[in-house]
Amino acid sequence: MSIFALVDVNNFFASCEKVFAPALAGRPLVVLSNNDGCVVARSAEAKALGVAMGVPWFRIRDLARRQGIVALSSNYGLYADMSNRVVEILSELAPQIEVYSIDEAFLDLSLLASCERLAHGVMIRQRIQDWLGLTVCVGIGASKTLAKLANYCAKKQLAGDKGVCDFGLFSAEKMNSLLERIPVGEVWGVGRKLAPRLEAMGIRSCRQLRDADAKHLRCHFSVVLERTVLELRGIASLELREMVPDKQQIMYSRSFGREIEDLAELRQAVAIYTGRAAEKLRRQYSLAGALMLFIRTNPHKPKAPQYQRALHWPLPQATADTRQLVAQALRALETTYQSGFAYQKAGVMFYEIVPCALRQSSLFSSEIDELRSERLMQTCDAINRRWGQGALRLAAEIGETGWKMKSGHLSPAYTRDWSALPVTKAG
DNA sequence: CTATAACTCTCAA
DNA sequence: CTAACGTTGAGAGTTATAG
Repeated sequence: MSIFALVDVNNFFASCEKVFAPALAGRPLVVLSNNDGCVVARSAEAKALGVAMGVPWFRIRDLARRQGIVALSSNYGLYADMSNRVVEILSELAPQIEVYSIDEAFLDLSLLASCERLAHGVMIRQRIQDWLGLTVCVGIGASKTLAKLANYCAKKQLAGDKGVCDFGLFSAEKMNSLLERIPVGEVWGVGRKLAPRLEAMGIRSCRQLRDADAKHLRCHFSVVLERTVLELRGIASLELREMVPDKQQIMYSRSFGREIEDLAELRQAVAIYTGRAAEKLRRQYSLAGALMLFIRTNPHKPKAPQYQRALHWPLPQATADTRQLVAQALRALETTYQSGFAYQKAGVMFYEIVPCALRQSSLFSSEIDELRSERLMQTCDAINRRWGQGALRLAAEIGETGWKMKSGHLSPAYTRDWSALPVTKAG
């Protein structure tokens, strides 16, 4: 039988910021989404003040000022570096690990005796605290869904101790009464649409979902929910996935810092976005066979004339060459663009993705050309890794970028730049 | 009518 | 002074379309 642990960093983005800014200790802190739009992370103090997840920043700005809430723009480079450090530590503490998201990982604890698991969880938590200054909670269960739920219990202090909760130690009665107290919407896979529908059927608690008729739910909902029910019963239906398969689609989209009406500016944005997406494509050694470009006005301004369109655009041949991809994306843009609208967002998605190794030579380009293109792109990527993103780029990407996303409260690159670290007096 | 493509919905972090 | 609201990806299920 498999045993899973879910390790999740508390208030991840906010906690990363606090590690490097001791002055923020004890203060309410929120981290904002791209473009400083919404709250995407809150410190414990900010949660205590009632700041909701996902609330638009402008709506709470005044309240924040009155309460002394600190707001920071998201610093994804910092969070990615800290995440990698967490993964490094966890990799030493389990034979198999699935990195589920930037702040969460599943671990395989099947090889531990049942009496050792809780202590192992405590050790994991202690080590990450000591080595990184981040606090994690650990949930342990016989399926990924149960491990998730145990983690929730640890975090909410509904069960377990010191941030670690092992369902394997609980009697059937204790599990029953615990699951009865947890709303069905807290179950992994039950979101804001499913929860009300389940409640309408009388399924309000985790226990009721666990004990419901799985086949019946499959008919009314989906095979996914049926699996969830099995998982809640401790029948592992989802495996640990160590190897992450290549992405089947690669997307880069951003809201602009201000609205754009001008085609020239839109062209520049699309060129840059396509370049970023192409870097991701090459990072997994793939080629794209088609792209999708979308542009749209601001739906939050219903009085303004609205326009949004997504255009699917097959490529003449699968490629990862930024020059070709940008050229095609710009052609798609010309087709999509309508003047007279204030555009708020654009995005580029690559799909029909295949590994480089499967490259099909086309009638119109020789193998030599393709190898040249590949070498050139690799060189560009290497230069940009060494000298920073954008050191080398296409002419189409250059120009005034007054439209770039807002990031007005960005913290320093603590993990990349020695001089960014706070100085403490020696002695 | 079937197989596939295209699109929609849901979820998650 | 005003207006101001994220991104990326997967998978299942449904509908449209081609042959």
